[in-house]
Amino acid sequence: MKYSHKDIEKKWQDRWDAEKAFAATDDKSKRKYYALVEFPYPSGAGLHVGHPRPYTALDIVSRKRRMEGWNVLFPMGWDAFGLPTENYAIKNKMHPRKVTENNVARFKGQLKALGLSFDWDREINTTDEKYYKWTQWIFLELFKKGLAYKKEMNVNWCTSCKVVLANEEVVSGKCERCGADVVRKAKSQWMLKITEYADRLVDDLDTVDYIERVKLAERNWIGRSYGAEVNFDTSMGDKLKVFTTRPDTLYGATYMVIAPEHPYIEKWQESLKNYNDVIAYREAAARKSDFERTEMAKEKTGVRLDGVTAINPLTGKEIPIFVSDYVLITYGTGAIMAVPAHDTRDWEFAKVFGLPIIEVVAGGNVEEEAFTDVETGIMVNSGILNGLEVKDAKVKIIEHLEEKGIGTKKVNYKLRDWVFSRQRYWGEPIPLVWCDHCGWQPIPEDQLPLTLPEVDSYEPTDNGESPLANMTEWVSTTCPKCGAPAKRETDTMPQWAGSSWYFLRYCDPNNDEAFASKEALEYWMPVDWYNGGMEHATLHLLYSRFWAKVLYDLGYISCPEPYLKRTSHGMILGEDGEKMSKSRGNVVNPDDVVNEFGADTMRLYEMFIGDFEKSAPWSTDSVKGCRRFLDRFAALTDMLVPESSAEVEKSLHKTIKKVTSDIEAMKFNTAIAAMMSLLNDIYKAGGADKDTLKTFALLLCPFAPHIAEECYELLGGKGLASLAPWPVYDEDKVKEDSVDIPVSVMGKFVATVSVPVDADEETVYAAAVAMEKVAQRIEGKEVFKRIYKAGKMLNLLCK
RNA sequence: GCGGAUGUGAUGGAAUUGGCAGACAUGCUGGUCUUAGAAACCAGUGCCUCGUGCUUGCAGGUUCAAGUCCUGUCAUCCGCACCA
Repeated sequence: MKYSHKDIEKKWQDRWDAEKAFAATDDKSKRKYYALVEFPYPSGAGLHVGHPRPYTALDIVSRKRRMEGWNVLFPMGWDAFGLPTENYAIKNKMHPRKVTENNVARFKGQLKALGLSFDWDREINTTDEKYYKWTQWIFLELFKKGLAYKKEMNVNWCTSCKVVLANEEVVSGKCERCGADVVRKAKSQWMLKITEYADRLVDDLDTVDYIERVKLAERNWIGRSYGAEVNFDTSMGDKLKVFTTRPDTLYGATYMVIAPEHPYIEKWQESLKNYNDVIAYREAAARKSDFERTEMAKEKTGVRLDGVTAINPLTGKEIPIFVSDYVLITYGTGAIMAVPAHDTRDWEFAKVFGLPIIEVVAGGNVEEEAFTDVETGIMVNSGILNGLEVKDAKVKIIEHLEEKGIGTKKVNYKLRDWVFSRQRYWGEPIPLVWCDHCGWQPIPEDQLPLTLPEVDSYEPTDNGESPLANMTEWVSTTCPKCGAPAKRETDTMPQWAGSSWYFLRYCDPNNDEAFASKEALEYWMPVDWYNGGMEHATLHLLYSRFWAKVLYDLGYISCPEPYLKRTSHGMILGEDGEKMSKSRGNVVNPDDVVNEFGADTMRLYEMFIGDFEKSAPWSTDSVKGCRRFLDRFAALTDMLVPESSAEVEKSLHKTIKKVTSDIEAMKFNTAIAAMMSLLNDIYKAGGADKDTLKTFALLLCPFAPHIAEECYELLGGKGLASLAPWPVYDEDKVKEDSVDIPVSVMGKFVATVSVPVDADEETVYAAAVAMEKVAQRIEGKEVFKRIYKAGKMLNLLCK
């Protein structure tokens, strides 16, 4: 058969559609498999060659599962709320809904052209009212559970987007999206208490099968640390509370530091002789962007609070208090005890200000640098702790502090609560109403969805309010509780909202009574395999796990973890090895590849490019190689012989074995290499019989489904190859009769010897020394030791 | 600075986890076919001083045996940003 991709791709895509070949059925007697890829943000640029990589990978897994007889759910949808669409709409004076529609249509066409086996009947769109009704509903559940609260806080304010950004969206003091400067601004924001779930988000990682670097990223992001809170007496009578992970070093605390934003500065204003200096320092710190603050980190700065001192509760000594920006108001209590002998930052600060450095853990030279080792040190100069190891000292000191009422055991996290408000139009309206009498009230469930009103301008107001704030008739409403005049919240939700639960909606996407039926959730959840970008490990993945846990606590779903398995793909770089970007001019358009070489070639190439988890540069030459393989594969139908040779048959069964296991291990590249080898073997043998070729087509089907279907049909295969049973290999046919064993003399490889598979050591040895090359090497020497690993190698040691 | 990853032919990458380094593919060379080119097919292709030689960023070590384990070191990429 001559392979013309344009002729066959449309044909099979239409047939799959017509037969609903990939629809997940409601047959609950069948074992289910839920494979999930991150749904894309349908940007105006269209599909990027990076998109198909993870999609094809899980498409291969899904297709194999179907052929193995599983009921497979492999859905797709659109994460379509978001800033770029809104910005584009503003610029081009279009409605964001229209922009979204256009982009979705384009994306969908591109995905369909790739022959991905998504169940399009379950397509969802986060901007669909029927969808975001439930995003709002879940938000209200969080609100009612006390997990949503409004807080006046310093937020990251993008000077260009005029929008509040989450910490995660700020990169080096710049806006992640537009690159403009980010400044701090006080604003009242909706927050979600993700910190309340911090422990479970860490601990439950032990129950799931995520690749290790994802778990690590989440653990670091949550940043749980164990320690103690300790109260220090001050000359003002107030207690100054600090958090420390090293309560064992308390005897060595020679000064204290509070963050520039610490409220005690105001409180103690009257007694501070240098109040003006302190305030000047605070203002300087506030003016610095995060980026500058970090750059300045090389030299510690600060101001001593003149007129106030603290007391070390164990030594009873009076110690000074400083204000310095190396202490953060957002972590712990915003104040620290400084132990310069055993903390690098404190040490640096102490050197600048000439403060005493008292060694309390022996083992280093604290005059040279801080000794921070907690494994080897022994406590000294530490009263009741002297002679103990650090870990024992920690236990003892906490007991002591609690006994005396000075301090308590305490766990702290780096994770902060989730800033959930955006002052933008293109997002889910937050379904809350402010009543002067009743406070924030949820709108009744029967009024959901609270839809986005039509506005004239999508631009945020200059003062940073959402464009919805200008819609007075929409904003004015009545209190659902008391009926008095009230005002709607005008902020919208962040893009992360819709994607925090979309995997639940796929289970039952058209349900109007619930976000999904209990039965559907029971059957399909949890997701069996979820693949997505590494960049989402700390954001989307964490957020969606959090929402799932809340819904679990409320009894709506029965799995505490939504995803059983999580993997991550590497990026596809430009041909020059750099990240693909318009400015570099190294962008490859998937449409061009599909047009010129076909979808099967595109799929095959993206899987063959290298280790799935690693990034890899694009190579047009290698694309041709994959196309060549498919051309040669198609030509096999003209190379039919009545019966395959024994070599071909063995090669076939080895390939079945290899491809079957490689797909499970995400080693798609070597699976394809194995099929290429099989093809080479068949060419060498001059052809193969019909059954061999049909089986080959089925093996190739998950990778290159269009050509596989076409060849399968041509060879007389019944029904769709995509739904035919997955090939099974015959153990006997994979077995080798003989095996080549490498023989070394004194650890140096000399030759291989061919022996029967079941040969014992004596036989192998006899065969080995019978070989001339080996005999030469050991001639005149005594073999004093033989190292033999059955079927693996033989090494002769002689003298 | 801290954390993570990576380093193998001209190139992308393999290597059953300690046992023949370089599978598969690209590129290149030669051949067949062709007026010529492309395509296709066939053969070859790690390096050199051609040996009982050398070779997995570099330097050591463990081992009968190291791309794989250990120590040190260099380079590149990514993430985080003083988390007490």
